[in-house]
Amino acid sequence: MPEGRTGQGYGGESLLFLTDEQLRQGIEAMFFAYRGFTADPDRILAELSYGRAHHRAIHFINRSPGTTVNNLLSILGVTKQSLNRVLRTLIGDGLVISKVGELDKRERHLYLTDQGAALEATLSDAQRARMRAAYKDAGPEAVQGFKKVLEAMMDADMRRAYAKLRD
Amino acid sequence: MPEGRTGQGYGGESLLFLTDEQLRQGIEAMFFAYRGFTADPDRILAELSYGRAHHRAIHFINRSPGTTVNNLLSILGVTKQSLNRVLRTLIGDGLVISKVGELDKRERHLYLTDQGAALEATLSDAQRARMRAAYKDAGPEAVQGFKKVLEAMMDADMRRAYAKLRD
DNA sequence: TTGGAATGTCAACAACACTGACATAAACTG
DNA sequence: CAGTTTATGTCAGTGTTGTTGACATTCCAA
Repeated sequence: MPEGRTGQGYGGESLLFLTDEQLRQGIEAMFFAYRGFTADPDRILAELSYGRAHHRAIHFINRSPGTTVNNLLSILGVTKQSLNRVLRTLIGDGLVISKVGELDKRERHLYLTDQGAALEATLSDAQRARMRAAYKDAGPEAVQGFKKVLEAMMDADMRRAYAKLRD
Repeated sequence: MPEGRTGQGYGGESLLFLTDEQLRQGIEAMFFAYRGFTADPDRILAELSYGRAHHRAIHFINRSPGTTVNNLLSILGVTKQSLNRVLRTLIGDGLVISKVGELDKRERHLYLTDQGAALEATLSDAQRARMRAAYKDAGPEAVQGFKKVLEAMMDADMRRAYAKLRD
């Protein structure tokens, strides 16, 4: 692959910003920003000897109370064994409760306990604080672009999951 | 913490977009997008039984040929033991070479071999292809905003490292 | 009633991070 | 020159998070 410009000869504006160098800057920006994105919750979680997997589970259970294990599985994109290990510790520690489904008794519906909701709020506050500062720095138009690019970067099924959460 | 609007009563536009709900959407967008961001290289790496850590090392060695171990360490934000494990396999597999420094013989300067550069190109092409598509979808102004928000989201030292790479 | 789906569990394993301890060589400092 | 610091590498141990594979249970649905 040759260096320099990408694409197959678009006219106009594309040539001004779709260079490999510009793309690489975007890649590195994602890398460094994601570190910042997770840094604050990570610090809180480390003190409780939890990890990011616990955070993700707590986040999406809070977001969709009563969600099933299977649903959570498809959102998180991990194996049931992996998720189950995390859920077991959260249930054991009294942060999450699992209720047998009424319609379908095979399903387990997941809810945060008060204690779980408290941890979720703590983690969420920390992460939102950084997000809020970044949004404020960058301005409203930048935020629109930020979301637009992120959404375009997702896999199709992730975009669907993301959209579903916005209902 | 109460739900709804955040901040301490900014006037004007802030109130229109800095709600907890908007922030949460940004958080989830980051989560899902990062999965897409790493998905393509991950698939290639898995076939070679390498991981993301190898990718990151290869990326930044390619970016700054001759960089020292210590420099790489501070960019990647991992321990030397962790990095060393990865470098050892890459050197052993003939993708990276380590040269003793001329001025300071304690330092090891890292370079990609032809084989290493080839893998870097393969990984980079895959990741850039997705990035390019996302940029194209979202448009040039969105890309500006995207970068602006990501940069604002970084820790100060990461922002410095990021800026340094752009020289 | 049988097949399959949803869930959970156990075991083994790998990648990747961590800490702590220690070794070596080179460079710096007083 | 002696002592300290720096850069690097290595060994051992540990933890989180992910993976496969195998198997049991429950229960809906054809």
